[in-house]
Parts: sequence; C-alpha cells; structure tokens
Amino acid sequence: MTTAEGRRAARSSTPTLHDVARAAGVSLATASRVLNGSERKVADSFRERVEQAADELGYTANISAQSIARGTSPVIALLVADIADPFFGLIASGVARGADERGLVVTIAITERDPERENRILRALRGQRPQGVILAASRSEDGGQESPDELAAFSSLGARTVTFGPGGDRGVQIDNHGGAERLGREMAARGYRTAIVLGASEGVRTSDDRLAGFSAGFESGGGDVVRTYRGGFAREDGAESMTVALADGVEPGTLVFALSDVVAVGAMTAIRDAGRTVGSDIAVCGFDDVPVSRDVTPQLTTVRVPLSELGYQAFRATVDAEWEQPEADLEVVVRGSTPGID
Amino acid sequence: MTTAEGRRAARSSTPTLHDVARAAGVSLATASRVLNGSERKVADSFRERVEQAADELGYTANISAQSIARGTSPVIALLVADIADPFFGLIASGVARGADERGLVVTIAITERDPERENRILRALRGQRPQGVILAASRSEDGGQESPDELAAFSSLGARTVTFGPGGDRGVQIDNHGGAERLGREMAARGYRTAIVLGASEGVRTSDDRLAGFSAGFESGGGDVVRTYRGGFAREDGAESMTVALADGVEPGTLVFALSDVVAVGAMTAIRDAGRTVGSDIAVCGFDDVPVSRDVTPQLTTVRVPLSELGYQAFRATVDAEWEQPEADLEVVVRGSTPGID
DNA sequence: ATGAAAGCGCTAACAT
DNA sequence: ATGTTAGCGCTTTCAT
Repeated sequence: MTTAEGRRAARSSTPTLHDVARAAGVSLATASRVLNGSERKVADSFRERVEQAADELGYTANISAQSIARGTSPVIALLVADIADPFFGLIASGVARGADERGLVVTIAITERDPERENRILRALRGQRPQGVILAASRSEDGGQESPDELAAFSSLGARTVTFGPGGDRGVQIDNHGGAERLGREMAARGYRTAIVLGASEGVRTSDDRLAGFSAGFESGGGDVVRTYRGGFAREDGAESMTVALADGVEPGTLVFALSDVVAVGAMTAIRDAGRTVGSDIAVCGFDDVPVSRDVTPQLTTVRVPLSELGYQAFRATVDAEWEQPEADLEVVVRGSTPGID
Repeated sequence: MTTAEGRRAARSSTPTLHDVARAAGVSLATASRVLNGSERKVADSFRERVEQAADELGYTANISAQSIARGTSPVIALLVADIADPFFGLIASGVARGADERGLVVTIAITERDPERENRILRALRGQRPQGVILAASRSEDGGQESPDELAAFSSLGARTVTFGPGGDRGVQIDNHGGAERLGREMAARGYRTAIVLGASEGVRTSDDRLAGFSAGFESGGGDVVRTYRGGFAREDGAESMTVALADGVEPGTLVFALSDVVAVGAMTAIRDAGRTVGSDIAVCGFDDVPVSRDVTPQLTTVRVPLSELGYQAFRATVDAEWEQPEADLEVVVRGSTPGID
C-alpha cells in the first residue's frame, strides 16, 4: 500500500487549481485564466483574489495535467553519448541555456554510443511527447541507418528532431571536412610532411570527414598521411592508439593528428610515457578546442568548434518555426604542440 | 491557429490506449493491464491481441497521462551549477546511470551558482511533480539559507530532496575536510613548509572545509599556510588568483593548494606564463581528481573524489526507501606537480 | 478474468 | 467577463 499511500499523501498535500478557485471564490476557468498564460481578460478584483489564494496555498500548476490538456508538453529531449565528455557537456550547456530562455524543460539521456541503447531511449522518450528531440549522441553512427524509424516516429508525433549531422528534421552541421582541411593545409605550411592519424572510426561520419578533410589539406600542401589508427573517442583510446603507433615507429618531426582533442590529449600522455617529447619531437594536433586543449603542455593545436553555441542553435532549431544555422567557418588554432619544422 | 492545428495533428497521429483497445477488441482496462505494469492477470489470448495491436499501431504510453492518473511522475530533477564543468558532468553521468537503471527520466537545469536563479528553477520544477530532486548546484551557497523553503515545498509534495552537502532530506557527503587534511599532511611530509591557497570562497561550505582541513593537516606536519586568495571556480579564476599571488611574491619551494582541480589547472598556466616552473619551483595540488588533472604536465597531485559514483549515490538516495551513503575515505593522489622538497 | 465508469488536474469551447 | 462542462490519455476501483 506504500504506493497508494504515497500517492494520496502527495496529492492531498498539493493544492490543485480547484483548491485555488474555491479559496478565491471563483470558477475553475477563471482561476486557470489568471494563473496560466491565457489572453482572456479577468477583472482585477478577481485576478487579485486568485493570485493571493494561489500564493497562500503555494500553488504550482501540474505540468503533466497541463500537457495532457493542452496536447503538448514543454520538454525538449537531449540525447548525448556521454555527458561527462566535455564535447557533449558543452553542447548540453548550450541547449540548457536556450531551453531556459524559453521556459522549457530539458530531459537528458545517455546513449553511450550504443545504437541499440539509443533506439531504446528514443522509444521511451516518445512517452514524454516532447516538443523536440536533439540527438548529439551518435558520434558513433551518424549517417548510420539505425534510428530513422524512431526518429520518424517523433516527427509524425509532432516533435521536431534535430541531429548533429544528418538524419533529423533539421541538422546542425559542423564543417568537419572544411575545418580539417584548413588544419591540414596549415600544418603542411608549417613544414610538416609526414602525418599519422589517430581515432579514426570507420563509418562514423564525423571521423570520416575529419580524416578526409585533413588528408586533402595536408596533401595539397605537400604532406603525406602515412598511417591511420582506429580507436575510440576517449582519452584512453588515444593513449592506446598512440602507443601502438609508437611501437610501429614514429620518426621525429612527424605530426600526429588526433580526430578529437580528447584523443589528442591521451596521445600526448602516451608520447611522454614513451620518453618522447610532444612538440619538437612529435607534433600533435586535435579537433574541437575543448577547454583541456589549453590546459595541456604544450598547448594543443586544434580546430575551434563553438560547441556551446551549436548546442544553443540545436535548441533553436527544435523550437523555432524558421531557423537557419548561422554560417561560420571553423577556425584553426595553432598552439605549442605544433611548433613547426625548420 | 497554428497551436490548435499542431495539437490536433499531434494528437490525431498518436495512437492512444483507446485506439489499441479498440483495435484489439478489448476494454480500455484490459489494454491498460497488459501494456502497463499491472499485476492483474489477463488471459493469454487477450494479452497477445493487445500486444499485437499496440505493436502495429506503434503505441507508446503518454507519460503525462500516466503521471496524472497515477499521481506520481517518473522524473528526477537534477540541478547543477554548470554542466560543462567536469565536476558536475561526472556527477550528472552517475545520476543518469542510476535513472536509466530504474527507467526514470532525468530533467536537468543549470543554476549558474546563482541562488536566485536556483530558487526560480526549483519553483518551476515543482510543476513537474518529480519523485526526487538532486541539488548539486550550490557550490556557492551550500549551507546557505536561500532555498530551504523551496526545498521544503518539494518534501511536502512527496519528492525526496537530496543535496550535496547539507540542506535536503538526505545529503551526499563529501569528506572535504578529511581529504584536505590528509593532503595537507602528505604535503608537509614531502617537505613543503609554506603554502598558499587559491579559490577560497567565504561562506561556501565546500571551500571552507577544504581550506580548514588542509590547514590543519599541513600545520600538523609543520607547514604554514601563509596566504589565501579568494576566487571563483573556473579555470580563469585560478589563473587570475595565481597571477595576483605571483605579483605578491611566491618563493621557490612554495606549495599552491587550489581548492579544486580546475582552479589548479588555471594556476598552473599562470605560473608558466610568468616564466616560473610548476613542480620543482612552485608545487601545485588540487582537489577532485577530475580527468584533466592527469592530462596536465606535470600531472596534478590531488584528492580523488568519486564524483560519478557519488552522483549515482545521490540518485539512489532520492529513490530508495532505505539508503545510506557507503563510507569511503577520500584518497590523496600524489603526482608530478608536487615532487617534494630535498 | 474482464469491463464500465469514475476520477486525476487542467484547458478550452461553449454558454451566459 | 465569468462560469459550465466536456474532454485530454490513463489508472483503478468496483461490479460482473
């Protein structure tokens, strides 16, 4: 009976609109009108009484009830692969900022980059009847063909789906190819001729684009990508890949391009652990410009991605009727980890 | 009319339990029983038909409707100061993991360490009638007297409030004093005799405890905390405080204790920028052991706080009838940033 | 074991 | 301008 009891307790102690109306001596409708957004006019005397009653009782509208009565709920669902990863943390902060501005609630779920899990979550999320869904989850499968059905289900439910990369009703695009190309070109200009790439993940759009872009840029500048190592997205994966790479042999003057800063940071550790030096001996560059890239020594050369702003844009994309992503080139940020050759 | 239209559209396209029941040729009650957790027995033949109908229609229960009918909603509200800060990101990941295990939804809100904002959010959150509220928001005011009313409102509403630090129905405790004391003692044992502290924030419980603990430990080992610098919780605040400290003069062999790793990392940058050396010249230690502490060079000596696990505990605390925080001492992790003296 | 029906808290026609 | 009332989608007594 705990449940029933608890329910009764919760209910009995929470004033309803009905209570407020009665206390104010007005009808339910009037109370609703003054308390919740309606445009309808209510005489000041009534308005006051209702407001006072609501205040005294400590009334707060039950969102669930409103949602079902209105047929729409004030929630935005956000799916991220890993909220502890700064990449997603920054995106989430942008989303949260936007939602706050509009008085919407953000619901968050972690996919762990597992498509199956992602679909499960998406399915469960449907029950919330959110106004929008933001998928920043699938660095491991964007462009993949797993969740279109689940996503479509949302659209037909009236919720806008926004994805980082392709797939949803709207997409927030990150010019991975362009940014990486510029980085490659810049690195070639700084004298690097040999590069190896870390963190490649076949079929992951982001990964493929960054790799292709970098190769194009680096080669156009006379450089050569000699090897590519697959690996995950975590710091440890970067260290692991780098260790393997070192075992394979890495000449001084080689440039290591890690497909994300987090991976780059892991690689730097591995380089150091192997008794080599980051910078003058082995150069390293990453992608994203998450805060940690400025904390390492030497600081990491990377491509700045305005993650928080993109999160904000993703939010706007879910709620605004008209929306277009502001164009902005990804900027290369050269720091100490790529001192240049000669 | 957009609203009305949209609503109609959303509604008409989403199958309700009613639709399922009709399609399966059973009553609403039966459909409800098979689809949603009820213990009641339903004949297999009926069960099958209902399940099939639900499947074909792509039915998903409307959580809002269930919430209002049941009088309880499956949501846990999480308040954090800044989701992009690894400290909170890790806590959030633990909370999310727990919620996922129990099929609960996590709602997230950002307080920006602003008590006023926090209260506003808390108030709005009430409308969700969450089962629990986790407050990991107030590093800037735990122990303060701002939100007790809002928190109390939740309790009387049937939601359990869990805070990091004191204040809620239950609290997840971090032994800041003990950990810092051990750190101080250890540092003294490594030969440090002079320390300055960065990131102190008067009235912030966490800050006060860490400062007091460290002082006690360090002094008991023969050391002396000579100066304390106030400052915020961000990397930049650490850099700033450290710059001021350097201007005041910092002798070689001094130990800098930053009240959090993030601040410590900022301090390290400032030290370097000033042409000094972290480690042999000026030693640095922090608190929390967030990932970045292992990425910097030299790696940062700190006190390990199992943030993600604590987030998980906080979740358990909100939902479990019986709960007790597992005791575990905070462990000092000595790394390169405090090589020791002599 | 199944179904009818009375809510849950709120909104929005539709009267008045 | 205010009130009446019929839902919204679902759960749960209470009959059968």
